[in-house]
Amino acid sequence: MKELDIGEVAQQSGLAASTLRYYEEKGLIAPVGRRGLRRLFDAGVLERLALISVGRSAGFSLDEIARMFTPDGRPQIDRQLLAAKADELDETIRKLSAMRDGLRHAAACPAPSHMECPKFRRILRAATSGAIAAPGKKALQRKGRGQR
Amino acid sequence: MKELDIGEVAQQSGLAASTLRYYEEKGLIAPVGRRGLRRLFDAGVLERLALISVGRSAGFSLDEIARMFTPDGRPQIDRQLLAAKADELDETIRKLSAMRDGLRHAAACPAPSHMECPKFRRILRAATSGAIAAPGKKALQRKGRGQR
DNA sequence: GTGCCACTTCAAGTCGACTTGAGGTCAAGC
DNA sequence: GCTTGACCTCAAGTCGACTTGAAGTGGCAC
Repeated sequence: MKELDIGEVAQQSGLAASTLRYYEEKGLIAPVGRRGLRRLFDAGVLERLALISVGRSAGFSLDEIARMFTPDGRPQIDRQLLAAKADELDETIRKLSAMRDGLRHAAACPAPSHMECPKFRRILRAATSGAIAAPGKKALQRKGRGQR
Repeated sequence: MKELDIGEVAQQSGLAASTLRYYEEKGLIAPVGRRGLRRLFDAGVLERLALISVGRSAGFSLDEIARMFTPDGRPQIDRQLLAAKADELDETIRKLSAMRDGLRHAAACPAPSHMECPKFRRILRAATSGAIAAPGKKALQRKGRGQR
């Protein structure tokens, strides 16, 4: 497979080279080797970056993503963790869908205050069944920090 | 409607009182008044916090949320902004669904490396059609900062 | 063979979102 | 009347995720 210089990876992924080095430091990606000082990446790193990107927009921290997928590209042994993350995503998706519906409705509905519109309130309730606290990822972090 | 002390809001929302003060400072919420020094919140603030929470887990920054919904609870005049955010959410939801499918598959499929499993790769492609860069919210921020 | 420039390392800075701490206020219960 | 405890303000600290800057290195075009 073709070997890419960090600059090429940066260009093709749209990420800054510094970000790629940072990801390497965090154990999220790894160069296949070096040419002199310069890192050489396998083209497969682009898929991996895509995976990381989706994980990030799913609200997972870099550390969580690192835990889900080992640096060589194969997913973690811990199938339960993976399944748990999938469930987390289901919940996130449900809320996001409700939020999207709420936004679309808000963009269309002429009511002066949406908090008074029964339809909007119903959507909002759907979006927030369960706790209010917990901006997704933050929930876990907060718990973790709360312990210390 | 019942008026709540910051402690009650904190308890019922699960957010720290300091967070509520911070949100007020950012213009996301507003007390209906004060009893002495103490803030008094309308019970409706709980719904608003729910809305903020969902917005956060949708990957919107506090500033973006503030722009979407004015402090008195009515959504912004800018229907186009709202619709655009809804579209953003559609895209995010699509990716997240693919990621979830990928995770579930990874948890079930016995293949040694998922990057070699055609099903996983297909799912991943679905998750990442489009740019890699752009951990959701970050995409916009980066663009903004890149200009400076 | 030399100059350029994309790379390298490492430390420090930045940004958003909060949290923490110091020092102060005040209503209620003893 | 004095303590207690939940609130207040304001400044500073923290954390994750990067970015920036200084100083150095080395592959390649000329």
